[in-house]
Amino acid sequence: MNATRIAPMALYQEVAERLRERIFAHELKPGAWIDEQALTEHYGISRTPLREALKVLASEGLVTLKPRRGCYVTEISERDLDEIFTVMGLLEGQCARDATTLARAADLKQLEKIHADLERAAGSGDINGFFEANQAFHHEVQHIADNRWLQHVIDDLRKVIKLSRHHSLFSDGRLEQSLIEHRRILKAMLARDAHEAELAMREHIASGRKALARIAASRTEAA
Amino acid sequence: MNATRIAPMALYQEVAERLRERIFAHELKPGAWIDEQALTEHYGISRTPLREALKVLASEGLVTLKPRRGCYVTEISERDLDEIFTVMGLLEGQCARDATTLARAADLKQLEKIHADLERAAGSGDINGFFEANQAFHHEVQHIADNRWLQHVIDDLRKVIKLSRHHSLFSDGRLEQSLIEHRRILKAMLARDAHEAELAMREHIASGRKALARIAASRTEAA
DNA sequence: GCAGATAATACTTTATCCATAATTATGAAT
DNA sequence: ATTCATAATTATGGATAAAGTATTATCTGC
Repeated sequence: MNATRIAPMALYQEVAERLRERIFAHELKPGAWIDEQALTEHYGISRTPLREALKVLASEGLVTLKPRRGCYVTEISERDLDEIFTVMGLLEGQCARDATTLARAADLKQLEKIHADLERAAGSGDINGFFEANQAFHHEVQHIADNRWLQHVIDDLRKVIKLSRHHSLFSDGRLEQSLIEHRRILKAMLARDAHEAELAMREHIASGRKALARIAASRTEAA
Repeated sequence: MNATRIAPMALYQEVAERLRERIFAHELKPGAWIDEQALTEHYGISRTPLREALKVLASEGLVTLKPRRGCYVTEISERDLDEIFTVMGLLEGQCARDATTLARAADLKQLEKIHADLERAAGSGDINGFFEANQAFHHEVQHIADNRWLQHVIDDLRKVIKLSRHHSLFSDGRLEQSLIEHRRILKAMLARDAHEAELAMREHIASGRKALARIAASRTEAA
């Protein structure tokens, strides 16, 4: 099946990763029941590694294990998003602050390079490219901040956020808005203004929450 | 064996909880290899639920699963503690801020009551009582802040912190110091000064980190 | 006609078994 | 005597099977 078994990763981890992707792609929809037997047949594995994978996903908050009732993809409420984005603002803000203090010249160069990609993608209306560059930018900031636990928590929360639809996140005027916010963050970091960088990042995250809320609102309207 | 099966919790959860306690009690020491077979015999269960429990503990960061090498209790470094306490300061600080804004009269009453327990325990040198009241205070603040995800992340991190020795945390002058810090937090909350409450909580957490570092230093010295 | 109880079915949960991989120990050769 | 290679043992990881529990549907009684 997958011949690229370079790294001898445990099967349950493979399965967990596959399921994560299917959940993020909304192939497995929030609230949907996960049919263990069907999945074992689909992947050609037994139920043991599948169930171990589900345990892992459960403690990541991606699925909910109801005793004797089975496994369901977690449904994420608007309130959950409010709460998570509050935490994310704090954490990514701290990342921006620390990164501003710790960044070496080469780090800032790299950040400018990624930002240039962002500008380019925005200019040509390349939504996917913008999405990629955006992710790269945030990831680079976290890398510079050099706090593994901070990063770990951020990664965990981002997984949960992914449960809500993120596809059309950069539609409408959001792409331009996001670009402006990124410019502000980068500018603050280049100026070594840690406080301003933290503030800018916090507002950027809050802005992302608002954009998501708008999408949710338009979706409920449409339905 | 355990007749108190009031709640029909899954066996792997029972086992996970038992193991958590043994890890926190340092009965299973950091870095130690976990002998699956010995544990199955000890608990009188089969390996399947035990393995599922270990997967859960692994994604909580309490144990580390090395492929084909087995399972080891996670060793937590001083750097890890620095990083985690940084995040904890942020999160608990936010809790204090939100709680200050959201607290109703009854909530503040309850907080004062818990603080009175803290004062009493400190006065009589009751370390255990102080520990309990301290936990209750922080928990109550989190409860008032009413942000489930914030609480969830804090709980997760606190588990990892528990991997390091926390027993003698309130020895020496730390108990009095902690009491003073708690007074400052409570005072700020009663005065509805959210900013000051956040600041006080952050410094309280940072102070906790320093105390832990002192213990670690004295331990290395002694060894 | 409606409600309650019982039975059946389906799915979770646990246990046992087998295979594979890794590590350690022993023996032989240089 | 030391090092390398091979073999054996032990533990992990995956599969299959059996058992128990919960839910739903149907039938009977009121």
